[in-house]
Amino acid sequence: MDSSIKKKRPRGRLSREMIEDAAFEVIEREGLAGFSMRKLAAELGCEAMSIYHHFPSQAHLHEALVDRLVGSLEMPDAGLPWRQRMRIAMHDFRRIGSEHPAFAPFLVTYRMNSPTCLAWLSGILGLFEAGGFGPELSARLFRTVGYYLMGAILDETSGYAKGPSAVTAVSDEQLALDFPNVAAAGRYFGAAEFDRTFDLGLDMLLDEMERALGGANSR
Amino acid sequence: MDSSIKKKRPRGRLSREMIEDAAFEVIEREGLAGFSMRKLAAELGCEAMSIYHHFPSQAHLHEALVDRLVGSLEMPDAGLPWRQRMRIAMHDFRRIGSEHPAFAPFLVTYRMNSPTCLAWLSGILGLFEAGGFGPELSARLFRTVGYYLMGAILDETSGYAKGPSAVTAVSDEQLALDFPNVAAAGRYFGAAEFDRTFDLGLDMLLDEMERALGGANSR
DNA sequence: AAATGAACCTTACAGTGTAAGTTGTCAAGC
DNA sequence: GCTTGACAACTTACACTGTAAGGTTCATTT
Repeated sequence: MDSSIKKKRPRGRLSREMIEDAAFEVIEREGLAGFSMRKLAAELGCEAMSIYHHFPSQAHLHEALVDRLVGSLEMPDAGLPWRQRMRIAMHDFRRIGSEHPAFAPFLVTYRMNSPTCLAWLSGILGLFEAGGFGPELSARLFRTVGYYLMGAILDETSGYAKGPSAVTAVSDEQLALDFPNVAAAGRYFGAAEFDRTFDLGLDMLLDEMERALGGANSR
Repeated sequence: MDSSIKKKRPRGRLSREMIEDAAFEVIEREGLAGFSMRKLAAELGCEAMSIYHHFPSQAHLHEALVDRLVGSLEMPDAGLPWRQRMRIAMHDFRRIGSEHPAFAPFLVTYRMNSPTCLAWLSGILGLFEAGGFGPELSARLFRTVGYYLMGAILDETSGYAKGPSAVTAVSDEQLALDFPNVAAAGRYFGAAEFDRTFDLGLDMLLDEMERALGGANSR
């Protein structure tokens, strides 16, 4: 008898969508580094090479995953005030990161050149422009909030709060002795504080942007 | 005759420092993904396993590289005004990233739990505290500028400006047709604009922080 | 000179991405 | 029903990875 764990599956049943779904599962279960075509195949109940019939390489597959996530985003209702739209768009992107924490580092490191990603990028730029910023400021402010957003996702999914790294660890007692202010700050570095901290920084940036926008009429 | 490329090298000449130096070179030449213990050994003129005598694993080696970079940072002169010290500290960290662009993604993804990194972290927290912020705000604002800093390093070293990703690319003509605002913004996304854009965002954050600090006496 | 122990090398293994070639399966036309 | 063709899936193979285990060489101390 076949003691293989793989489930039997008829041929001709693989699709890009199925593969992507399984890839998300394997990545979240095994971690981004633990992901492999063979493990993905096992999850799908097929052989590794079958996947190459649908994706020419692992890199293509990973980029398809980014497209899948970014493509699921839609621009906030144009009827809402500028600041609210920006807040929603930022929270939306942050959400697709936190929903796939193991994949998030790839998401934020990925160069967004696919049509899907460019469309999202274009939408956000348009949001700045609709808010009243010129092309240059729109571009630079997009970068500014983008930097903040990417850094936040990175930290929230794989940063300090996720525990010590694999190799060198400092015990809590030692930490409290050597770096008491870090130990104290740790209270605010945990996952429970992510939302509040994220909003604090985001609101600081949006405040400053609104100030730049309506300098004349807000004072 | 031995056609091997390896340089002959006397025994007993390997050291952690030498290995780290060579690792930085290999990583920048081959990329982070292209790095391997065997390539590093070739660079050093030794065998792969010899390296394990100085570092128990590749992960330990990579973390040592982070420590090396972060350990090279020193806190800005305490005599300077708060804002200037913060600016310098941020620019210092950004610099170690841009000096090792291929390694930067690891640097910003790394969980900073080593004593060296905790010392730096503690220094920055202390900077906030010295500026007049309480423990909670110090912690949260540290995260805020940290997010921004990490995102900036990530983008500047491996983001949009580094050209299309390996697989899906959109031609410049197509980009101009489909997403004219992105094409226009690209002008401000290049490496030549990194400094200005970084300072714009950093100054926005610092402005807002100073506002929070000296609300009473600055108005 | 002998011994000791660190520093380095050799070999080996399980796992990786994927190129190349082969087989199974199902639908269309006879 | 049978044949044919196309293509999805599998098999095999290769070059490469990190690193465990064990063997060798050399510098230093005695």
